Amino acid sequence: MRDGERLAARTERSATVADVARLADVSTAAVSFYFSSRQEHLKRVGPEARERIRAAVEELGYIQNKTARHLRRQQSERICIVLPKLGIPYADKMVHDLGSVAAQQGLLPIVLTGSTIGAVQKILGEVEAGLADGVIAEVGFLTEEQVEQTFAPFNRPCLVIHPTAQPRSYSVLNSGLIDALECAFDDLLHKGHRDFAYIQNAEMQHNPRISALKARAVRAGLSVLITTMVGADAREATAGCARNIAEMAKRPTAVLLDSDYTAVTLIEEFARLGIQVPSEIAVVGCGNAEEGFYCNPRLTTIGPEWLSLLEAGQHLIDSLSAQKPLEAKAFYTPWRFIVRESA
DNA sequence: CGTTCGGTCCTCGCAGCGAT
DNA sequence: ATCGCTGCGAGGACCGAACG
Repeated sequence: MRDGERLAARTERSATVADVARLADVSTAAVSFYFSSRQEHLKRVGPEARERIRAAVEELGYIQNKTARHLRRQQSERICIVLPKLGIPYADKMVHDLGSVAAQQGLLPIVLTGSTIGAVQKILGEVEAGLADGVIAEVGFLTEEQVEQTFAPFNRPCLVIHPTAQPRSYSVLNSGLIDALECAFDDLLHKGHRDFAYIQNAEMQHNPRISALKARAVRAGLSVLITTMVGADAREATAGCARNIAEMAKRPTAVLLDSDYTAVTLIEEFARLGIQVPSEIAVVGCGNAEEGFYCNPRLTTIGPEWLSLLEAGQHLIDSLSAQKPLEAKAFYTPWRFIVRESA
């Protein structure tokens, strides 16, 4: 490129730190320190230099080039949150709360969905290629073996949210969902229920909750009817499940679900079909229901101690911002069993 | 193989100030 | 006058990819 062309190209491009430094009559390092979030850097710029830099930035309309910053720092300053699906309260709350924790440390959360092992592996590949510095992945649909196969070779700080997986090079957050479901099952059994149904999303290839429930039922000499939700519109699919259950000759007296959101839809559809909850059928939804999240008095719901998620997320984010290797830990989310009304 | 892009950060050196 | 400390800025290496 000849000098004239280079000059022309430079006049078209946006201002750089060198332009700001020239105009403010300071070094590029001073401008860099001025924009640094670290106090030990910031304090190296005197008040007069700061004012000149501020004025130069304003005059040139300078905006930091994040690509160059990430290139030099070898950090993207992004954290990737991987969820099976979006648009459900559990996912939305997780994104909101983890996003807040990340933002406090100057990390930008990016959210991607992956509900198959292939999709998750593709995302991890993108992260290793520089998409993000670390990952928080909700992968309850994978087996323990698949979790290890997928995340053990992954060389970035990672938190895996899974009911039973063990920490390896990555941290894990074991949700107490299975324990809570067993607790709910035992409670319903104690109240005299003998015919159970469990509603699961048909998209799930592997659901350890079903194995746990079946084992519990076998021990009690019972069986659990599994009904599946099919279709992109979960609300309509749940309503379809309610209609199927309503039409059964020998209807279950208790229905267990993973999601409190789905449970509310199920209860509404039962009401439309003239089936009373909980006098005719008990509905137990497991989700992130806080007290009053869904104030439906007919719903017996189980909710997690959300703080465990935030603690696990904070642990990962702290290691990212300190640029230290992750000290892999195991976290546990105990799920509360909140009985709003005796079923 | 060398250069370029833009921002970061380490090293080095200078200026200023107080103590001796 | 000299020494030592502190604050501060300049210089340059460095990062990965593209391109000549």
